[in-house]
Amino acid sequence: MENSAENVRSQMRKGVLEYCILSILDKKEAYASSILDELKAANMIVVEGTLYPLLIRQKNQGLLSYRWEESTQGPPRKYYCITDKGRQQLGEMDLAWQELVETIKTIKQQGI
Amino acid sequence: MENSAENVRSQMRKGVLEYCILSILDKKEAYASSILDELKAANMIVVEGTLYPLLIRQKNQGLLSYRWEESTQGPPRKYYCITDKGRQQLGEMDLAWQELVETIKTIKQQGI
DNA sequence: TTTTGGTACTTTGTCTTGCAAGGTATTCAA
DNA sequence: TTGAATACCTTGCAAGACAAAGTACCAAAA
Repeated sequence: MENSAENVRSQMRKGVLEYCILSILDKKEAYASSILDELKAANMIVVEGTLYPLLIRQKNQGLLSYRWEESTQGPPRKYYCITDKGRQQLGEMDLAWQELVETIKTIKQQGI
Repeated sequence: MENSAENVRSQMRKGVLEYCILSILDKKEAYASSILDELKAANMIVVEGTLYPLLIRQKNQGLLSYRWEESTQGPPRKYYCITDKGRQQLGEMDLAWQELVETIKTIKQQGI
């Protein structure tokens, strides 16, 4: 089962997924399926079984809240929304991401 | 146990660690402790219990090879060295990393 | 010669998390 | 009332990061 290129990508996605979710919800509230669509549009492939538990975890940590909203197109949707605590966390993640990008640059250059 | 800022960083490190190791060994062979030092210098904190199993995994995948070398300063050192297969994998990781950086940019911008 | 401290490699157990697969529930149209 | 589309949730497994403890080698001090 060697799909090396995809494994490599899947591996790297780990750790930034939470960052992506908070970033998306910082722009506007959204429900799980629409978050999946936006991630897919940005080339970040995630499946339901990953996203739902993640949203629940972030909600339990107080980073997100949600409300139910009826839909004309099917079952009700759970709209998630970032909290103050979530925004604070997002700020830390922005910083951490920038630092990580710098770290990789440094490692790529050291000793040349 | 809330050390939120550190957790965030630790979380993001996952997934790029293998990339960092291959990048470091692509420049010159090295033994575990010296790899730890270089990672630390680049602000990428990793502990022994993480690095050693990772090196062994990459060696078992054929991405690395190693040789023992005596040291005047203590026990012999296991010098790791990247293989052709490792270099190929590193190429894929370079690409995956660039794509991930783009993905984050996209997510940060969508819908503004 | 024994002890101490530094260096280096390894292993064990725990916890988190990504994912495949399967399940539940609602709506609407055929 | 059956099927298709949309949504949400759960279970079980596997990978991997980490803390902590262990093994081993060497040299200098006691």
